[in-house]
Amino acid sequence: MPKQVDYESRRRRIAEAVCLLADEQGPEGVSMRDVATRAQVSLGAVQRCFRTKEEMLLFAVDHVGERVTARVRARIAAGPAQSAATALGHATDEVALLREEHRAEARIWLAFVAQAAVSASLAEPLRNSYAALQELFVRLITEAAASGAADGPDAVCEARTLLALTDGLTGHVLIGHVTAREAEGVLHAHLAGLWARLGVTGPEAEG
Amino acid sequence: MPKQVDYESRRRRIAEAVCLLADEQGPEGVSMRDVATRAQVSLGAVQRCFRTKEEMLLFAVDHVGERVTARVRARIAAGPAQSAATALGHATDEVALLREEHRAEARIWLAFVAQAAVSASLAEPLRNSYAALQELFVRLITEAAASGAADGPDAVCEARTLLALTDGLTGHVLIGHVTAREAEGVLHAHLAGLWARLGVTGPEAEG
DNA sequence: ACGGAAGCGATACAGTCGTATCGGAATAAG
DNA sequence: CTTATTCCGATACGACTGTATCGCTTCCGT
Repeated sequence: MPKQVDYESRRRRIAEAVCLLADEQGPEGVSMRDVATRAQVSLGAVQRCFRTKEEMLLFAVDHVGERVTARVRARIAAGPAQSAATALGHATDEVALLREEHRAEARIWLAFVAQAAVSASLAEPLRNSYAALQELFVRLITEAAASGAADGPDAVCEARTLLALTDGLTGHVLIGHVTAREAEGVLHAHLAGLWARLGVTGPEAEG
Repeated sequence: MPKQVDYESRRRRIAEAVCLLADEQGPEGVSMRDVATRAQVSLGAVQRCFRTKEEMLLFAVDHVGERVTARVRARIAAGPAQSAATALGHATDEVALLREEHRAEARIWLAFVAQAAVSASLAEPLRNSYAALQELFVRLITEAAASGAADGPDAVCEARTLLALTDGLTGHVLIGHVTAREAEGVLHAHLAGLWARLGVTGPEAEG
C-alpha cells in the first residue's frame, strides 16, 4: 500500500484555518483557496480531506463546538472543591466568550449560527453543542439548588435562560452595543438573581 | 431637467428584496443580480440607487431595524391603557420575533449581526437599533417600577438583560435548539421574575 | 419644439468561487 | 527492484460575483 497520511490531524488543522478566516473576514471570506493557504496545504489536499465545502464547514463547526464545551468542562473540573454556584459562574463566563482572546471564537460561532439558520445540515452540530451546554447548565443548577433550600422549579428553564442570555450578550459585545465589561456585569447580575431564586448564598468571594 | 424618479421608494423596495433573499438563502445568497430580479428592476437600477453593495446592505439593515422598532412602538401605543408591565411584555414578544410570520425578519437580523461582527460600517446602524430598543425597555421598566413599590436598582441592566435574552432566544429558535413555544415560556418566566424584583404584580390576565 | 440631462437596461470585464481532472511523485507490498 | 496504489499539487472549467461602460429612450426646462 502506498503513502499513508493522518487525515484526522489534517482535518483539524484545516478547521483551525477556517476559524481564523471566519474570524478575520467574516463568513463570506472563507474560500477553499484561502483556507488551503492558511492551513499551509494545497487546495487539492483540502479537497481530499473534505469532498465539498459544506462538509468542511460542518467539520469546522463541530470542532469549535467541541473546543468550547471542552474548555467549559475543564474550567469546572479545575476547581471541584468550589460550590456548584461558583462553577456555574465560571461556566457562563466561559460560554459567553467575553474575553478578548476568545473574541475570534465568538465571531466564528455567530457566523455559523447565521448560516445554520438557513442550512439545516449546519444546524445539527450546533444543536448538539447547545444541547450539551444546556445539559451541563441544568446539572450545575440542580446541584446548586440541592445544596440550598428550595427545589429547582424549572432548572431547564433557568438553563435555557442562561444560555440565551450569554449568547445574546456575546453578540451584543461583538456588535459594540455593550462593552465586554458591561456584559459581564449584566451576566453577573442575572446570576445573583438566580442564586436568590434558588435560595443559595452564591459565591461569596469573587475571583 | 429630465426624468425624475422616486429613489426613496425604490430603495425601500430593493431593501425588501434584500430581506427576502437573506431570509431564503442566508447572508451569502444576497447578490446584486438576485436582488434586482426579486425587486423586479434591472441590475442597473439597483446600481443607480446604491453606489455599492455595502451601501445597499447598509440601507437594508437600517430598513429592517426601523421596521422592527416601529412595530414595537406601535404595539405599545396600541394599548396605552394597560400597565407598563403589560406593555413591556408585549414589547419583548415583538422584539423576540418568535412568531412564525416574523421568522424571516429574525433570520435577516441574524445575518446582518453576523456580518456586522466583522464589518464596522454595518455595525453602526445595528447599534442604533439596539440603542433605541434598549432605551425603550429602560423607559418601560422605569415606569413599571415607579407604579410599584421599590426603586429601579438598575433599569439599564435589566433592559440589557432582556434585550440579550430575546436576541439569544431568537437565535436558538432559528437553530432549532428550542421551539418558539419553549422560548416564549422562558421569556415569560424571566419577565415574571422581573415583576417580582420590581415589586409589581405584573399583568394578571394573559392575552 | 428642441436640446440636453437623467434614467434606462444590456452588455463587458476582470476576478473569484467551488469543483473536476490529470500526470507525476512517493511508498508499501510482492 | 518492480508494481500497484495512494497522495500530491497544478491546472482547467464553468458559473457567478461586483462593478464599469455604453448606446438609447424619456422627459423637463427653456
